[in-house]
Order: sequence, then structure tokens, then C-alpha cells
Amino acid sequence: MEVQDTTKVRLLEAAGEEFACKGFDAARIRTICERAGANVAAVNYHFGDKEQLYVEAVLVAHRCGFEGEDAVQAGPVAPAEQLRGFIHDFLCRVLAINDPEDWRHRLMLRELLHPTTASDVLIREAIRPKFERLSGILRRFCPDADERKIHALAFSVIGQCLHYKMARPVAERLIGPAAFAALDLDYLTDHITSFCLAALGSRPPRNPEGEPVADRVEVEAAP
Amino acid sequence: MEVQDTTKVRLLEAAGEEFACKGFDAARIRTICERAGANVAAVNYHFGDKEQLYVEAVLVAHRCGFEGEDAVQAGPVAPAEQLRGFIHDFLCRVLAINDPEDWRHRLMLRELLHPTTASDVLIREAIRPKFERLSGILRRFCPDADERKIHALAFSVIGQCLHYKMARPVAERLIGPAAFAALDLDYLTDHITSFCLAALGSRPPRNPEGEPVADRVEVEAAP
Amino acid sequence: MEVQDTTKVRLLEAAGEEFACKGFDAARIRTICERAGANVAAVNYHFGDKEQLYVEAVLVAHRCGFEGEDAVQAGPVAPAEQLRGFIHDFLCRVLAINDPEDWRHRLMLRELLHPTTASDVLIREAIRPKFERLSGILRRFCPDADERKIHALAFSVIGQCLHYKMARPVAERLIGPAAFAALDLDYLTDHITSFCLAALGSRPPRNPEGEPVADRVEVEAAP
Amino acid sequence: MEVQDTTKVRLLEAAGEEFACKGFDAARIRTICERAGANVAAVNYHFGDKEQLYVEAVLVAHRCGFEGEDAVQAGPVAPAEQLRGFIHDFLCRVLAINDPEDWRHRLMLRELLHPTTASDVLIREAIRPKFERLSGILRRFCPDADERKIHALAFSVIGQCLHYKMARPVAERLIGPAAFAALDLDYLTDHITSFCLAALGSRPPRNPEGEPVADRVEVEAAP
DNA sequence: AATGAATGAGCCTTCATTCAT
DNA sequence: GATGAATGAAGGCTCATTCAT
Repeated sequence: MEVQDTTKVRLLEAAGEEFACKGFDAARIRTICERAGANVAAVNYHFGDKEQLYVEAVLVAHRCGFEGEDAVQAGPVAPAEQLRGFIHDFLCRVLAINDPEDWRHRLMLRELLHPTTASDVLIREAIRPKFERLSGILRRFCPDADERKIHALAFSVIGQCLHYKMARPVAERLIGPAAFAALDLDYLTDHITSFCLAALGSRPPRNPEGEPVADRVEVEAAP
Repeated sequence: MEVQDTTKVRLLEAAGEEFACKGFDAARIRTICERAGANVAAVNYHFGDKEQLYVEAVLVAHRCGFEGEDAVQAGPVAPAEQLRGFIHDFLCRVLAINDPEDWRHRLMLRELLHPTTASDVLIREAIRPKFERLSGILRRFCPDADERKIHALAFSVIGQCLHYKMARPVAERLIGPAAFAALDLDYLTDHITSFCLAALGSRPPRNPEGEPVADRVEVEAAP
Repeated sequence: MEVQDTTKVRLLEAAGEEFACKGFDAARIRTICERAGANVAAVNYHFGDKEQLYVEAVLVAHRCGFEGEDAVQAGPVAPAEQLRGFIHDFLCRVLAINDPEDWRHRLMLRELLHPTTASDVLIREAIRPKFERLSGILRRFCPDADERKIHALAFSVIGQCLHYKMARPVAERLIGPAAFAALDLDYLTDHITSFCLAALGSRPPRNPEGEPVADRVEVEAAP
Repeated sequence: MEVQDTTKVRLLEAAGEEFACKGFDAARIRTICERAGANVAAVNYHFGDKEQLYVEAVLVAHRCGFEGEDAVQAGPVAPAEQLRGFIHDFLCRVLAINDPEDWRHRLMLRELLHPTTASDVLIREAIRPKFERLSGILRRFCPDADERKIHALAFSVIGQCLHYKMARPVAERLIGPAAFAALDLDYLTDHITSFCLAALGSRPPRNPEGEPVADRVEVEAAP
């Protein structure tokens, strides 16, 4: 059963785009309907409300944004590779640009900064599982760390990644668009991974070629 | 030149609060005027426009928010202590809660996420100097690192700190308010400082008492 | 010809209820259809229009509300008993409460206060015959009265009865629900009958048991 | 201090007219504002709401409609004359036609049939005092009557009068406009007064000329 | 300098109605 | 005969803005 191009689906797509760009208040229902090729009353008919449309858009964003992620990394892998995998996946979503699906990420970001009713589901179904997966990985590095430490570590990992989404507009102006573009997926994956691994007192994982994947900061290996 | 309690000043204060809480769109000019004890037409009289009021509020926020910070840490200090000082200062602002001055930080944060005209000045006068100070500190750790590396490192430091502001609403729901509150200024300063130092291949600075200031992750130290 | 439980019939029933409760403007076509278990488009399909549905509902109300009443009081009866009979019948309809048929009365009342197209038929077929029957009764009391007097007398009788319908909401608040409820069908029939008979210079009719039916005002009877 | 022709006053006048004619639902805020020569937003500015405008209009209607009534009939008068006075006053208001103030009566009538929040004040300040004045008069006729009897009597008096307002549209169609017009203030005052007095077992009061004021129904005077 | 009244554009929403199935 | 989707007109209301004082 394909996702059909019904009015309701087109409405959600248009609404997602609009909400992601302008936010809930500045988003105009008329614009959404025009983009979706529907009548002004269509939103009310299909969703009852501007707010309910927003909620559904957020849920769609989260649903499509996170499906198929469970397939990652089955089998016994080293903690370092697990961490690298996590960071890679996370950055993938964070850095998505010029993606027709992009509004889903932007919309979720908005929701995270200013949670509404919609974010309850979001946190429960999307954020928490991800967070606990990361916590699990980190506990393999620090088996004796207490909860607080794990929280702080997890936030350190996530914070570094998310920053490229959050602060993007200002970062781009700060160091220039070219310099910002140079910080691409591969580079950042390597950088953040090695940064974290060093901080965790471990060594970076080796890529298939058998070389260190990151031009990591020269750390005189702790004994 | 004293800061007088004129209508214009009260208007700016009220506007800052309102804009910081609700954003530009949701902020109501009438609410602002009521809080300031002024007439509805006062905003248009003094600032001409809602938007110009916003811009001025942002500028006030930046002006007051960052004055006097350059005086910190004169004299020759170890890079590790410099970094720790930077992180401490940064977290101070980031974690400010229930502060009457708080709206200034929140408003600037908003500007960073969704830059408007007002943020040009902001970046030039407030963000860039701070960013370059951090870059300078990091270069002392990695004298041979290229520009790109410095950028990435700086963003790693900043990202970790800023995350507690950015993702606060969701983080609070994620790990619970109590666990989040446990991540206070001192703890996070220690954590992030040691995390970064380890990643940079250095050892945490010693505080005056001669003891390590951070309970850094002691991976191998586990019995 | 049975009254079938077709969609059209259910629609009329639901519409009557809704119109009687809320009036034409406030009545919602969607509500009517939901109550009737029919589609939103059913009204337009079966009646073409909201207004035509209203007209038909009024006609149904009048048709069902007044059938079989002419059979009352055949044979030669005293004028006083005729009047009492009329008042009793009238009050019966006026006081009908919690009657599943009640909307028919309420709807007709509405029509009387704010006549629309539908009320032409209503007046011709329902009101006028009733009014002329009353006029006939009154002429037996005052054979020499002119038309105007008969009108005034008839309106005095009708006005007293109708008042309990018309002013019910306010009367209930005025004297309290309990006191209003005490004015039940029997009491009011006796009261209004004796009031009118006295005004008409007659004595109240005696019921089969040979006792005065009404506790008429005994002004001089006071000790 | 004159009642000034401010926008707010004009708005109330226009609203009263509109509400009285079309009812709350069918009344259009735009029409009201156009009639008052004001902007569409004027209602919202001055009254906050369509409903609050309605409430205020009802209160204005009641305020102006009932002022100066307390001056009536000071000094010792016969009960019969008191009753006649009451009926005259009541009919005066009820029959007011083509009066620029007419909307006040029509609006109050609406309120009585379908009470809203506004009618609480109305009942307390306007209806109840009037009702108790009538009750007092009636008690002079029937000193031994219980509460219920007084209620019934009062409603009989009021019902006869009010009927000419309530049922006017249908009555006019029923007996024709000419015949209805013949039932003017003087005629009805005489008719209803004598009708009630007879029912109360009393004799009609004599007017200054010493003649019976009403062509009362020939009643063989009760011994 | 400051105000209260007034404005008009525009938004969300409701609702009766229609159309294709 | 009946339905669900879709329409467009219109209404109440909000809000920033302006004007006369």
C-alpha cells in the first residue's frame, strides 16, 4: 500500500514545509493550502484545527525521520565502532541539507526547542530510545560511572553533533560559508568520534584500510 | 550617564522579557506596554515599529550581557586553566535561571537560531571576539592544527556547553527534572573541562589546593 | 399509509428537535444529520435546502400537533363547560413538558413569534379554526358583543394560557421552580376557567360529582 | 451631563436595533458598525465581544425602558384604580409601536423568551419589582389568597397584557391589521381592567366623569 | 512626551452547499 | 438512494498601527 497523493497527504507535506520554515505562528494556513492545491477549508476538514495539523505534521516528521534505524549494527562490535556508528547516524540527520525531506528535521528541531503537546510522543518514541542506546554504548566505556556521569557524557556527545544544526546560521556567518561547508559529514564524524574516544580514554577504531580514521589530535597515549 | 527609568527604558525591559519568552510573532505589543505601564501607542511612538523595538531589545541584550567580560584572566595562565575559565564563563551564562537578566540570554539565543537584521551586530561584536578567544586558547593546545581543525574543536567545546541551554526543555523531560538539576554549574564545568582536556591530550588543571578539579573518567583505573 | 422510519422521516424528527431548541440560525445541519444517522449531504439531497427543511418541519409539527382535536365535545354542552374544555385542551399543549412530541409545540411557538413563510399555512389551518371555535363559545356568553369585544375576550383567554409557555423561562426564575411547578395543569385549568367565567358574569361549571371544579376567588366569602 | 453621541453610544443604539430585529445569531457585527458609522473593529475595542455588546445593549434597553416609573400613584388610592394604573402602564410599554425607542422593548422581549446571562440583572432589577407591585395590589383584593393563588392571578393579568406583544405578528394576520389596530391602548386598558376586576369580584373604578370606564361585559352583579 | 480612540488588513474558523463516486 | 471529500463565502476576532488631542 503506497503512500497515496491524497489531499490530506499533500496538506501534511505543505504544512511541514511551512511550519519548519516560519514556525507555528507565522505559518499561514492559506499558504499551506495553496501549496497543497487545496481549498482554505481543507485544513479544517481534515484536521479540525491549525494546531492539530501541526501536531500531525510533527508526528509525520518523526515517523518518517526515524524508520529503519533499528537495522543498524547487529552483531558483536567493539564499543568504539558502536560509538562511531552512532555519531555517524546522528550527524547524517543533523547535516541533511537541500533534502526534500529536510523539513522533517527542521520541524523536529523546532519541537525540541519549544516543546508542545506533540513532543510528548516525540520524546517517548524517538528521542528516548536513541538516548538509551547511546547510554548503553557509553556504559561499555565506563562501567562504573554513575547515572549523572552517563548523562553528562551522553550530552557531551549529542551536544557536539547537534551544534551543527542548532548554531548553523550563526556558525556559517561566523567562519564563512566555505569554511563551514568544509566541515562535512566524513570530517565531522572522524573529528567528533576521536574527540570523544580520547576523552573516554580509548583509542579510535580503525577503518577497513587499517589506518586511523581521524587525524586525531596528538595525544600522548595515556599509559 | 545613568540608565534612567524612563518609559523608553521600561519599554525595552518589558519587550525583552516578552520577546524572549514568546518569540517575535507571539509577542503582543499590548502586553509589553501594559507591563511597562505605558500606552498602547508608546511602542510606535518611541520605536516606530514592532520590528525596530525587537532589534533594539536584542542590542540591549547583547550590550548588557557581555560587558566587562574582557577583564577576566589577565596575566600568564596555563592553557588548561584558560580553557577551564572559558568553559566556566560560558556555562555561567548558559545555565542562568531565574535571573532577572535572564531574558537577555534567552533573547540572544533566539537570535542565534533564527538570525534577523539584529544579529549582524550581535555576531560581530559579541560572538566573534568570544569565538576567537576560544580559538586562541585551542591553538595553544594544538599549534599545528589547521583552521578547519580549530573550527571543529571550538564547536566541540561550545556545542557541549550550549547544549544545556538549547536542549534544556527536552533534556529535562528525558532524564527527569531532578537528574537535570543535578547537572549544576560546578559539576558541568568540571565534566566538560576534563572531557575536552582529555580529548586534547592534556591533563586537567589543578586548582589552588593542588588537587585535580574534575572527577575525570578513570576508565582503566577501575580495579 | 404508515409513517416509515426512512432517512427522510428521521431527518425531519431530528430537524424539528434541533430547530425547536436552537432556532433556525443556531441550528446546525451537521448536528441534525448526525442525530438522524445520515450523511451531511442528506438534507440537501432530500430537501434541497436548510430553509425548505425548516418549512417541512414546521408543517409536520402542525400536522401532528393538531390532528384529532375536532372530535372533542360533540353534543350539546353548556357554554361554561365548553370554555373549560377549550382552556383545558389549550393548556395541555402549552404545558407539555418532557414530551417526545414536545418539539412540535415549541417549533410552532417559534413560528408564532417570528413568522416565516411556513406560518401562512399554520395560521390558516391550525390557528384560525381554533380561534373561531373560541370566538363561538364566547359569543354564547355575550351575544350582543361586537367583533372587537369578541377579539379582546378571546385574546384574554388565550393570553392567560399562552403566558405559561411564553414567559416560562422568566417566570420560573421569578417565583422559583418549585412555585412554578405547583401551577400544574389541573390547578391552572380551574384558575383560568373560573377567572374567565367570573369576568364573563357566569358561574363556574360543575364537574360530574356535582362540586365546583375551581377554587374560585371568594372575595366576599372572607369572614 | 447629556448622553453624548460618542461612538460607543451610537454602537449600542445600532446594536440594539439589529439584535432586536434579527436576534443574536443573525445579527451581523458589520451591519451594526456600518449603521453606527464606525469601524468593524470598534465593537471589539469598546465591548470586547459580540456577546458583551449584546449584554450591554440589553442592559441599556432595560435601564431606559424603566426609568421614572417609581413616581406612579403616590397617595392613598383604591385598589381598583391601582390595578387600572398598573395595566395602563404595562400596556403602554407593550403596545409601543413605531417608536424610535422600540428596539428596547423588542430586545427585552427576546431576552424574556430566551434568557441569557443578561437577563439575570433584568429580572432582578426590572421584572421582580414590577411583579411584586402587582402582587401587592392583588393581595388587597384577596387578602386570604395563598402564594400560589397570587401567582396565578398575577400571571393572568400580565398574560393578557403581554399577549399583544407576544402574539402580535400572528394576531395581526389572524384578525386583520385593521381589527388589530382597533385594539388600541385605551380600549385594551378598559377591557383588561374590567375583565380582571370582574374576575376578582370587584367593580370597575370610576373615571373622573363618574361613569364606568369600561364597557364591561354585562355581569349580573353578584349579590 | 504621551494618550485614548479608532482603523483596516488579515487570519482562523464555521457552515451550508456541491460534486464525483 | 446515499456518501465522503471538497468548496467558497462570510463571519468574528486579533493586532499592529495611526490620528487627533
